[in-house]
Amino acid sequence: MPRASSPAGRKGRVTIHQVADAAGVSIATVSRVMSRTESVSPELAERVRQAAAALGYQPSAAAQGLATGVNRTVGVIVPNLANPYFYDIIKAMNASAVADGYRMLIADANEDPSEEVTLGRELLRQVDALVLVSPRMSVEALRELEHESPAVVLVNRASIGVGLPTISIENLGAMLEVAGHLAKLGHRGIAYLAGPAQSWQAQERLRAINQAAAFGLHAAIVPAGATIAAGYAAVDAALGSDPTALVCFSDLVAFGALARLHELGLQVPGDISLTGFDDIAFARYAKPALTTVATPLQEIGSKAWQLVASLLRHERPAPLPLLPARLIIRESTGAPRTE
Amino acid sequence: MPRASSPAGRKGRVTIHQVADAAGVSIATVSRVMSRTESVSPELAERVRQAAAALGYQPSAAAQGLATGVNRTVGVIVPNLANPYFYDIIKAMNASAVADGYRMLIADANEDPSEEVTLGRELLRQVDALVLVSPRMSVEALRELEHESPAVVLVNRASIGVGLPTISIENLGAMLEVAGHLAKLGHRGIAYLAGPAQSWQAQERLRAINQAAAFGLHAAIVPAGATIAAGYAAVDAALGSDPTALVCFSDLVAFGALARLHELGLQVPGDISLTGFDDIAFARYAKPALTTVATPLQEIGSKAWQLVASLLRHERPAPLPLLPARLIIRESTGAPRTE
DNA sequence: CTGTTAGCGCCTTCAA
DNA sequence: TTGAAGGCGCTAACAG
Repeated sequence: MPRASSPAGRKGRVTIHQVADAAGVSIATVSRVMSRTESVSPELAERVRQAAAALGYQPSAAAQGLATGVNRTVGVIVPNLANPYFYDIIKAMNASAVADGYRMLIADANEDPSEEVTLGRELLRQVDALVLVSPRMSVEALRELEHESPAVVLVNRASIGVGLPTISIENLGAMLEVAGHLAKLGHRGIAYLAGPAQSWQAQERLRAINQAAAFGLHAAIVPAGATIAAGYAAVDAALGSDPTALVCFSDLVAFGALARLHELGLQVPGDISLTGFDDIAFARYAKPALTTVATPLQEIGSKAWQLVASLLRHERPAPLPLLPARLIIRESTGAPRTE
Repeated sequence: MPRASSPAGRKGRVTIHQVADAAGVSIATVSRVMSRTESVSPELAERVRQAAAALGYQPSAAAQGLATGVNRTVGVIVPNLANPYFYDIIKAMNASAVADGYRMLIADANEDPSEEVTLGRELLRQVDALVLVSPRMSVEALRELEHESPAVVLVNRASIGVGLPTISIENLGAMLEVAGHLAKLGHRGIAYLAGPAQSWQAQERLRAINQAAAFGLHAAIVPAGATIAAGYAAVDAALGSDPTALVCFSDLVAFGALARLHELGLQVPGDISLTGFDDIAFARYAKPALTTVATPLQEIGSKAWQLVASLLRHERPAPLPLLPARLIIRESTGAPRTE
């Protein structure tokens, strides 16, 4: 049965053979022209390009992947696809990846650590590298993935005991800045709306809060989480210790807390101060504008890709220093009410 | 050279052959067990599963794709990956896709219509379907893509002249509600911070604004865009017509406008009213809380996937009705100042 | 510089 | 129920 040389894009994909036929050359020549890797005589190259364009030829990624062993795709796992915090990272990372000819396969773990492991394994079937953003999985799980894949990069997770390349910010120092800011304003007893227990960033921030006691700033620890809803729900318990300020794990948590404080008729910062963390784009538009910590999301994203890229080149990237984050003082913090 | 039967995950992927060898069966049997499509005797199936687990075998997606012609991956193109409006849509769509065994390849067009076309073509090399979210590309480009791919779905774009399955909300009606709300409050002369000219949603919303003149509500049209920065930048021009209210294309634009209004010392809604559109999660936390239009983002996402799924089943999905969106009155709108 | 050919890993008839 | 074998579309030697 003769191969039907159909016009651009009608039923069934156009293959390299059809282009070769149309241009009167071998498929090898077409392949060479498309991948511009070996030299082909100008006239042949031109004929091939014409034919390819006329037929609307697009090489099959699957076939290329099979033949070369490289998929030019990187898998990205985030705890929650609806959290704006991750988008700036993803956007920056994607831009760098695209520049290097890679695409991003995104997976949503829905705040479930075990889901992260499953997704990672599943993703490995079709990607060349994996980027785990703020992974909550155990160190053991991390090590397993490390063994199953030649290229895994961690974002926001600098746990000891894992040799994976990592990019994160200086969480502890930044949260200490927050505490210091509050202490200087005169606060002594605060409440901390803590993040997810398995999150490394949450652990670091919590450490900082606990350390602040050494400077006379005492915090009641209230488990919250990473979402607006979690912040909202934790406020009532947090108020139990009669704090003069609420320090939140993240901006999202702070937004939730803010909503509940308003409901309760409490003024911020008049009655109580409030801080966030991350400085997402909306932090400054809150009412009142959120005092928070600015994290270099773009830089995290592009650095993460750099790590991936060097791993893909079979290099062993040098450990990256923790990125600095800085306190942004806006309107949600003030001196505690003196009565 | 004998095939090295290496333990789980060391150098080079585990193939179906290694599993077959380990289980003492043919690769056909392994394939059948993995895809649980044909019957295999219980004992053999068990042996194969054991071997696969022991070796950590994961079928290569590329090989499967090549052999079956199905990649189980869908490409999603959004105008801007850092726009929170798209998160909930993406998240919902992803959840549905994952439930059906599909993954999502995400591409960011960076607000560039021509980029959308390029990305679409590129994506088609490795996906089974394409979802264009709020595409700005021309009708011609849309038609080309339609011909090049068997499965393309449109979100937020119901242009006539294109036969692609579409899911969108009732933009015109909703924006008319906004205008009606303002008119009832007593507003007569307002300014509209318009969205991207190529966006169908922007066109519909603009139509509504123009229609409102029939009810005595006159608007000065000011080109803005779809981002916070665009809203911020458009305020000064918008104020030129001395409006009593600023109607914005989207919440993001409203956030930007709000920031500028604050800078100028104008009170909202005391000095001027402000409205958004979309009701992103942060709209209620703005200062003041934004009067806006709630759009069923989750539903858009899951419906979009349903369209894709039926296309993948070679069905011709029935046209979906425009989803209703409803006005949410919060604190940013009030009666115009009477002087 | 160009063509032929042997796989890449898997699925899927076709026989047995 | 099982195995053998031919492709899927492409790349990469290897000849010429």
